[in-house]
Amino acid sequence: MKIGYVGDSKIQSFHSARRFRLASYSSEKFFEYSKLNIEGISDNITYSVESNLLFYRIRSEIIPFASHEICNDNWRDKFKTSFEKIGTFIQDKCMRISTHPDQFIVINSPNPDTVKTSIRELQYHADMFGLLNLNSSHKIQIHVGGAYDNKNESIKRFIKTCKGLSKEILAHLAIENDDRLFSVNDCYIIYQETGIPIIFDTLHYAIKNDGETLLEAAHKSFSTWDKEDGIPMIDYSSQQEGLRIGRHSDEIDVNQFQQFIQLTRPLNFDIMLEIKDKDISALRALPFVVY
DNA sequence: AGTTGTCAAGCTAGT
DNA sequence: ACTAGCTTGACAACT
Repeated sequence: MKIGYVGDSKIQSFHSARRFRLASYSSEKFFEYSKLNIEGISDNITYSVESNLLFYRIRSEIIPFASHEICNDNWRDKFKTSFEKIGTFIQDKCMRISTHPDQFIVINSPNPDTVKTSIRELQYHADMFGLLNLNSSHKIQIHVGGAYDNKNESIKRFIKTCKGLSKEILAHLAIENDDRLFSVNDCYIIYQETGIPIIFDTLHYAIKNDGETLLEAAHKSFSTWDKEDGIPMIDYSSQQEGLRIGRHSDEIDVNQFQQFIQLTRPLNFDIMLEIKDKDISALRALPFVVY
């Protein structure tokens, strides 16, 4: 069981998501920022290992505009060695890595242009895993997408698009239950047709479920992970008291976390914390994580 | 130097 | 018809 955080440590001052405006794009800037961001990932990963946080999510902005058509700069060759080095370190230390393309990546959209740009972004993530030389236990995590007033058709479109994805993308792809449209059960339909495993999101489950218990939902999600996918991943976060439903909490509620770990005691999984203060909460949760 | 506005991209739900 | 929010930061433009 591993635990980790997203992006940049809140304790250390590392930066892996320096960005610039599309309007000011230049090859020089592109390579400069990419290099700094890759160094930022390296810093975060080294620090994470030292802190016993062995799960880490790389932000999508590492290579700025990597999947945008403006980018004709060959970052893959340029940073091959840097990625190899980081990838070797990750494997030596038995770390687990995920990425999470953001809300613009919608592969079940009825708009073919949206699907096309989404696939480009997925390929960028897959290429990064390729350069890191990481196997299919390291995941690219996405949502199912929109419902477009017809969930069944939207699920079918997702499945259809999946069948056309590259094997590099499919090796790493995972779907997450969301908080408004697609529950664990909905994701399971996609799993049955595609074999894509489900990342169980605890907060989303609490907001959107089909009446099953947390343990039932967790079991169902975990059953979709086969040997190549590795130990199931979950996203853990809790509701910020008094704010809009779905709002992630600023810091972890350690008692609640401990209860969750006890409740799920027979199960094994890796935990990605989606909590605003990142490694601060991860380090507070770490003593309760079972090895 | 510090503060505020804006950023490649989509979608839903609420006004 | 329009927009806040998703999650969130960090750059760019302003005071």
